[in-house]
Amino acid sequence: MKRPTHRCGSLSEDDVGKRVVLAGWVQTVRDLGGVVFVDLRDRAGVVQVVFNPEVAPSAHEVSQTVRSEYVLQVEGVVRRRSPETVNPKIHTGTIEVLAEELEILNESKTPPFPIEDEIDTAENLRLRYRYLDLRRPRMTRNLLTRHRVASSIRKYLEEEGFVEVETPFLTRSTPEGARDYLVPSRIQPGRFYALPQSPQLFKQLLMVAGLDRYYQIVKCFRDEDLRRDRQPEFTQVDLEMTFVEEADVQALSEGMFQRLFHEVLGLELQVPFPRLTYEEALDRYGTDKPDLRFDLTLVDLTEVFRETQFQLFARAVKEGGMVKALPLKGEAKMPRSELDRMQGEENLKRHYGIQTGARGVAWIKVQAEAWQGPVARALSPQEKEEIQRRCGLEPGDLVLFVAGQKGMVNATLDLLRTHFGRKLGLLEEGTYRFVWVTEFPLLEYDPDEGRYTAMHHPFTAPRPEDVPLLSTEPDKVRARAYDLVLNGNEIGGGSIRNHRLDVQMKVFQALGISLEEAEEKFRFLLEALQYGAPPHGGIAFGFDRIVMLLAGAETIRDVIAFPKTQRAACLLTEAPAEVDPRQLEELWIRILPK
RNA sequence: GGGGUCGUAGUUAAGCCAGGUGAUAACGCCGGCCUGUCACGCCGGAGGCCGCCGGUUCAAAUCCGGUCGACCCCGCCA
Repeated sequence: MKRPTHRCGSLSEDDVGKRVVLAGWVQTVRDLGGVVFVDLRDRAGVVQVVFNPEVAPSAHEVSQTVRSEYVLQVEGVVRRRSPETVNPKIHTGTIEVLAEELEILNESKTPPFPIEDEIDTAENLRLRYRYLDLRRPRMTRNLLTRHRVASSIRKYLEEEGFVEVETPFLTRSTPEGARDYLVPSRIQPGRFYALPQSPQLFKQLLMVAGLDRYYQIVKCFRDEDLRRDRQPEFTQVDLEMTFVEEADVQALSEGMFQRLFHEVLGLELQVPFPRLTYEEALDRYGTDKPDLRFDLTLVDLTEVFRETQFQLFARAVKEGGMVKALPLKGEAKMPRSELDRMQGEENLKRHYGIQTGARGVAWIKVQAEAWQGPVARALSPQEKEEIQRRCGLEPGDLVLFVAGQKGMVNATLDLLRTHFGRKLGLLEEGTYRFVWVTEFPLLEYDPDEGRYTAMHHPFTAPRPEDVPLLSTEPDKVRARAYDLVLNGNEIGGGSIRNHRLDVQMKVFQALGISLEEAEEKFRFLLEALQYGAPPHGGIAFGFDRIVMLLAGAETIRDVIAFPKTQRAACLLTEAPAEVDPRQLEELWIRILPK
């Protein structure tokens, strides 16, 4: 076998006249009886190879036996195509390689699906033959994009003085957070390691160690249910810095994305990114990860309806809930049939995928002469005036209302806002809208557990002025936490951490973690905080999600070489699999019957 | 744990609601012809336990029950 001198897809008119050796896979064969054309593909693209019986009889003869996905080595001369045979559809369409020698390096079975971008093949088949799926140019490109993103981030962080430090995968399970993946210890029967959900505590310890600026592009593991943008093992860009406050981490992050977008997409990002507090985000968008590519905003009308005669709204307000509206400019033309599809839980689920507990969506059509819709009749003139003012309504507008408990109202309107943002074509493709969401609550009440849990994680620092509230009104305490949201996707989150033992202990106390429990689970951290722990903070980015957005992929799976299915299985290797009973015995594990 | 969509040649789909004739098409595959194609073309051909198990029926791809698998969503994901 000779070494290839060029990549097929990288040849250009600059190479005309050169003698080249290529190796690649057969994309297509066009056997015209005399002359045979083979499109040869490698990771860079395809080039047309010509086998002419008058030029190279033996190569031509072999070329007639070639099939899809055979692996070939071709030696020949690059030449310019005559004008009428140029193919503008491929990058190398102005040239071709006139073959002189051909060797079949390997044959191939007929692939189960075509190796090309526009296929309509079931994903499970693609996953089972992932190595073939990854030969498709789009998938190859996704992996190359992933590599470039990682490379760009590494360069940036290194230039900013960050040190890459590896942290253990075999570590201990800590309470709070996601379900752990456990690894049994053979040497210590009955004990288990946990795979890290993130290197959180280790990076904090590295700050205590004085490393000052740490980063890692690292796998994390969470045993939770999968989604389009969630995998049980995923990659984080994890970083931590000492002697910083929120703004420092944010500015560093903005610089990272500026560079990334410049290098990978050729786009210049405007910084600083806009900021929204958690409260503003929920108020205006109904979610803490708003998609700012369209500027539909929600309007809180709870106060307008405090004394209303309209019973549905009145009851919601009286029961401590809220009434919020989503005004839609110029949508009074929306057909009644569509509005009817928003009535009843069953309809909302079926037509909008809304399963928030909302029973229906009230609506008003604003017309020049009168307001239309069942709700309109029940409203007083003052109420109408107030709604018009707050929503900025003009004739031709449509207003959707949801009333009830706060969480349900926001969740429902978030989904409706996103639905109509897309459906009404308000979404500019190819735009990237970043936003920082700040001032998250430190804690949230978990009715199932009957206690407060950390919204971000238990090591997040409260805002200093809120510390006294920890023991009195825990849900009013704001955290020094921040999320980075891009086009409605949470792509990163971080915080300033507790570097002082007394504050950390107060947070544990608010979380209902006893002194004994804290000692047992976090002894190493609590000790470290007593040996000169510097103020520090950081952030972790969802690397796969970032690549997904940059690559324009529909799912995180399309930017991961070997992803898992929704049931957390690898269809290629058939993991998870049963193991030999002797392996279990060594690990002191017995499987319970179902 | 829950809601939804889907499963028929290698692939993608039609047929299923209203059970009954050799289960249909396109692409792919195989063979033949063809010296400038690039969605090559033309001629011919092969290919199916209709996901699996069970039930109803004279008769099941079609109706019913279960099961397995893929995807989307809710819960969950600090």
